[in-house]
Amino acid sequence: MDGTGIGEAYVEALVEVAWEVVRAEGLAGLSLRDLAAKLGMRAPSLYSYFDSKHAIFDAMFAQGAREYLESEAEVATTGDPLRDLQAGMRHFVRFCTEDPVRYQLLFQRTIPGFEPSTESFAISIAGLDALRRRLAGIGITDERSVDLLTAIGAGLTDQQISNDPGGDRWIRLADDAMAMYFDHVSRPKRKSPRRART
Amino acid sequence: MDGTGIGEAYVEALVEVAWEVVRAEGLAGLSLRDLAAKLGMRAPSLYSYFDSKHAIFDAMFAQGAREYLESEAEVATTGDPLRDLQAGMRHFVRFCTEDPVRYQLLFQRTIPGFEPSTESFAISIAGLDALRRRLAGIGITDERSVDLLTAIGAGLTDQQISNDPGGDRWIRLADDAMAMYFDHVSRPKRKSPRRART
DNA sequence: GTCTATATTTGGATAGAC
DNA sequence: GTCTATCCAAATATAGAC
Repeated sequence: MDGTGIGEAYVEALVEVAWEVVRAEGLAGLSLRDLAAKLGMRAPSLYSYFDSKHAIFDAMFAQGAREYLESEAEVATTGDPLRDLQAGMRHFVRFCTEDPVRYQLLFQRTIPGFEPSTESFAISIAGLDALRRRLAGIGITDERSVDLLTAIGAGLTDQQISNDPGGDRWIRLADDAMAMYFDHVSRPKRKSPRRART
Repeated sequence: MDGTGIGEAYVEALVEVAWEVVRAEGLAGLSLRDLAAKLGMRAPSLYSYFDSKHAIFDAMFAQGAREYLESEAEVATTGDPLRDLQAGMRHFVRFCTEDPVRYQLLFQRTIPGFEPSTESFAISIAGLDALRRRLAGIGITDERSVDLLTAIGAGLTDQQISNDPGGDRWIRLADDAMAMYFDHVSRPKRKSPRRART
């Protein structure tokens, strides 16, 4: 709906300004008054573009998810599994830590009543699928291994943001962590509990 | 200050009720009106016990940090490094995931203007020190290895809370993750860049 | 589409009586 | 210590003129 060409361009600029506000004030600190002021208008005028504040968050979510999807496509693959894992992890952690608010909106549940619309959520799902496809290319397909990898990514990101914001204390560990991980997943599994045939 | 014996007991009960509220409404959802209502009183009466809303958060922080400190002391050590690592990680992830709001208050920065007082913060520092001491007992002392371990802990916790709340999809990976980690840190470091003598 | 004006809600905090 | 009454501020959202 509301598919007027000019309107869309303006909406995009508006969302960009919204990001500026939340980067300065925090996600929860976004107020329609502030946002409108930065746009040189009054709060009620925003309702010409969005039905509610949550609709703005939803547009931001969609934009962030699109950014992730695009950046994910840019990760080069060399064919060397370990190097590709390392590059992928460096990319992920850098993407998340370079904009902590975006990370918060995309990957954590921190805004009280907000949930992305199905359309916006679909974009983020596509991003996860892209990751999964890249891993499959490396030979990693089982759920546990994928889950372990996402945990490492989330952990490095989280510690970096929480305990060394703006620095690189945990980002530096990405290559090492992937070396550890790769050793683990490529090692023939020993000692695993006898698998019952299901 | 305010060291009246009876008052302290009541304050403790009050903080307990505050936890109930935030577990139901979220950290940001704590309102003095709600809290007072659950205590059978009116909002202004709370000011007899706390100077501000942040003071309540601070008391909650201190209580949570004390809980962590106590639970950390309960982790049994067998002398087997790997088993001890696994038990420690299981304990940490369970402690964090069993009460996500507590995790949020203690380990993440999510409340706008709140920062723990120096007294409360000291308690959480003591908890971190206890962890560090336990790791040293296993033979892990270098910063990078400790950082990697905390990242794994944070990552398992985060994914568990965000993507499988109430379940155990990532908790189940704790033992495996520690096996991976232990292999890594106990392996003689190869290929590490030539260390310059400092 | 934008404005002014306003409704509505909510929540932290204070004053002062009892 | 607890209450009522109130202040103050902030924020979303709506109504209706222009």
